[in-house]
Amino acid sequence: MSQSVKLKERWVTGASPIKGKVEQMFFGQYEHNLDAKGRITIPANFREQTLDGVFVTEGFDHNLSVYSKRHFEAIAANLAKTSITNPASRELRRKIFSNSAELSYDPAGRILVPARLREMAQIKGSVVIVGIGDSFELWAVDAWKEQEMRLNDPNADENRWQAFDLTTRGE
Amino acid sequence: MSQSVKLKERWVTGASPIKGKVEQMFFGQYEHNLDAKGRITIPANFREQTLDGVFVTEGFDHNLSVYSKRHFEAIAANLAKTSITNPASRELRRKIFSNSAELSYDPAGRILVPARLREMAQIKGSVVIVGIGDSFELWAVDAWKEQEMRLNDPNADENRWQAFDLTTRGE
DNA sequence: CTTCAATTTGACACTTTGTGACACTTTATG
DNA sequence: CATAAAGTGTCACAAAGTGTCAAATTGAAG
Repeated sequence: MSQSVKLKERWVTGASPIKGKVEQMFFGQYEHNLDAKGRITIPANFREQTLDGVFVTEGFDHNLSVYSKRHFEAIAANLAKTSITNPASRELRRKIFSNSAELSYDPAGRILVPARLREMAQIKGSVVIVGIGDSFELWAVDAWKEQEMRLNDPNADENRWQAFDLTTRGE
Repeated sequence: MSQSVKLKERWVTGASPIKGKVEQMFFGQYEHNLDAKGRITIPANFREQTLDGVFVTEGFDHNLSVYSKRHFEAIAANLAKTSITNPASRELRRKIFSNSAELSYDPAGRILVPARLREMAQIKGSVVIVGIGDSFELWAVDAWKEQEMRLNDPNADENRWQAFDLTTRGE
């Protein structure tokens, strides 16, 4: 691996907390193009919150989920504590780790998502990068359009979200 | 350009912990071909984390498990703690130690898994190398496909993994 | 609106990796 | 011993991955 120290200063040295912004919050959506080798430029403001790279895993809805290291390491540490003599533990490890990748940014702010994962999510040509709070997602353009339509469907059950308590005061 | 050492020097000199990446974590899956002599090229990023070679043992699910020295020693230590008056302990010891091998990489990054172990796991022609966090596994292509189907089976018991708490907050 | 800086993009050069082939060495066998 | 089988090292090629740079685009500020 190349020794990323002399690079473009800002994203390398800027290890400090983001001034005046909430820490690790991802908002908005961006459509970006893949280059000839399949690399994806991550939006600069997402990058600033994940300077030391990210974990990409298979998502639950035919997409890819992207987590900061801190987030994913906690999961991995918990898994590592379980015993390999337990069959369910072995299967869970396989499910989670075999479909993830640890990625870092190149000097131009791009990541190369493994071909297998891109194919899984049918991502090619361009990709939609969607902030969902503490992580973000990568979607094939078509799949995202479909998802958006579902979110905005006026005929859908009005009450589908009622179970979630989203009061604005903390507890 | 001090970093781009050639493969030869890398495995000879031992070298430093992988910078900027989580230590000893194996992710993703790769299908590789065996050569005429049965040697398997291990993915470069796996190799970098096991420069001083690996232990291969019979897995629990008709596959082969591959551990770094450090990890294998930890397993051995745990086993040593169990009482030899316990028949299951004795059998587990036999299962693990009688079917393992300590292997090192050749200058091209390949290992030669003993024929007996390859046959045990029905590995021939090509092999799937599966990262499962702190170790990785070798699977016959067919066996892995079957395992993957089981992992993704929506009809399987939903609760099979519920025992594992993977919350992301530390304790 | 215009200007300026930051960001994304595409193109290209370069490096690394996996593979297959082949030659050579070591080990086992009669 | 001769011979076969198993194991090991080396090379060259194609494919995959990575770094760099300049043009194009975007977005913010005046």
